[in-house]
Amino acid sequence: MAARGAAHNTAQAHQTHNHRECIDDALKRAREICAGRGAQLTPLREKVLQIVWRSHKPVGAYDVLDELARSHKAARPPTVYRALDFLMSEGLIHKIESLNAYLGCVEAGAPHSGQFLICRQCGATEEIVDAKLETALDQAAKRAHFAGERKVVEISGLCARCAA
Amino acid sequence: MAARGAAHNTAQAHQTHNHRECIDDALKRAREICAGRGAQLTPLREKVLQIVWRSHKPVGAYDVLDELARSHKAARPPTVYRALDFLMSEGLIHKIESLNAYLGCVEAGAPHSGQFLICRQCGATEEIVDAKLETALDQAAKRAHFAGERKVVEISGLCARCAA
DNA sequence: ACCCCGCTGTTATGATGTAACATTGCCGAA
DNA sequence: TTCGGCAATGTTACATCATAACAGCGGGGT
Repeated sequence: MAARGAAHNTAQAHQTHNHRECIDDALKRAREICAGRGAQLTPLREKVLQIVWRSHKPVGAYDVLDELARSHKAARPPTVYRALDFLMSEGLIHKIESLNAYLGCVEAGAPHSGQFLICRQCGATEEIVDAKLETALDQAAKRAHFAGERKVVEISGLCARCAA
Repeated sequence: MAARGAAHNTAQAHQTHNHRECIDDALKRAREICAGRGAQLTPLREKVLQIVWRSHKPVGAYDVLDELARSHKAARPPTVYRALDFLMSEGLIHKIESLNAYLGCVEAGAPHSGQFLICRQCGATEEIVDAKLETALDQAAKRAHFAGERKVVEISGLCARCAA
């Protein structure tokens, strides 16, 4: 994995960290990943990725559109959805199904479905990578003789800060 | 739990079982549950529940609407969404977030979030109740100091029949 | 008789997502 | 150099999913 700052890219840190660095890290990593694959991270796609990364909260496609339109007047829904589809296919963002919204991926590059903790109070959403949970999902599917492919795991509740 | 036929109410069985009995069981159980709670399972709501139970595939709200309108010309979107909201609040159906569709609950009465195996080929969706997976979800949230409430678990892939 | 309240009716609109075809710009082959 | 192909983007229109807001109706209690 490319070098990156230690505490960045985690939702827990979102109150305290330097978020500009956090975004910059994500964009830099995205460029590296795409360059290594020959995938075209165009200015438009990179701009959409940057908008998604503006916070650690899932962002709706039309919110992305509104923001994008400030600098790109031609933006229309297909513009945004195409960019989001590209970013998802490259594993740079995830869709949060229970919110119909999109979130930057903290493990970009490695294909995975993602596991999310969504605070219903502040909206901050943390992507976790929990090997035991992953195993439990695989085992559960296996017990049911089901060939699992994509896994949606979204736990909503209260983050530590909001619960306090 | 009320007495009910052994192989009913499972998606695996959906190719072979007597689905009329399956629906009847679900409706009977729903009536019992609502009666026991003083919840009003009106004819309209029961009809919607019956429509959702017509198959073991998640059904969209507008598909419910189309079907409902055959016997109930006044049906409009709010009619359906209100009934679906009621049925969800009573734990009689689940929403499948990744499909924006609704499915009869096989463990009606006990409040739970549900874990689903969704076949991308045939659409059949099985609700599983996997204690180990449940534990793994709780543990994962706990490790992240997150107070989990609602859990969305939807694994899509191929059911045993379609994989063969 | 009257009110309250839950359920349903009704109209309109908001929010999310996609189909289909046009245009642009680059790059390689002839 | 010109042309043809192809990926990305532009553009118009529409499909799909969901809810706001207010009206009407009917049963149960006082």
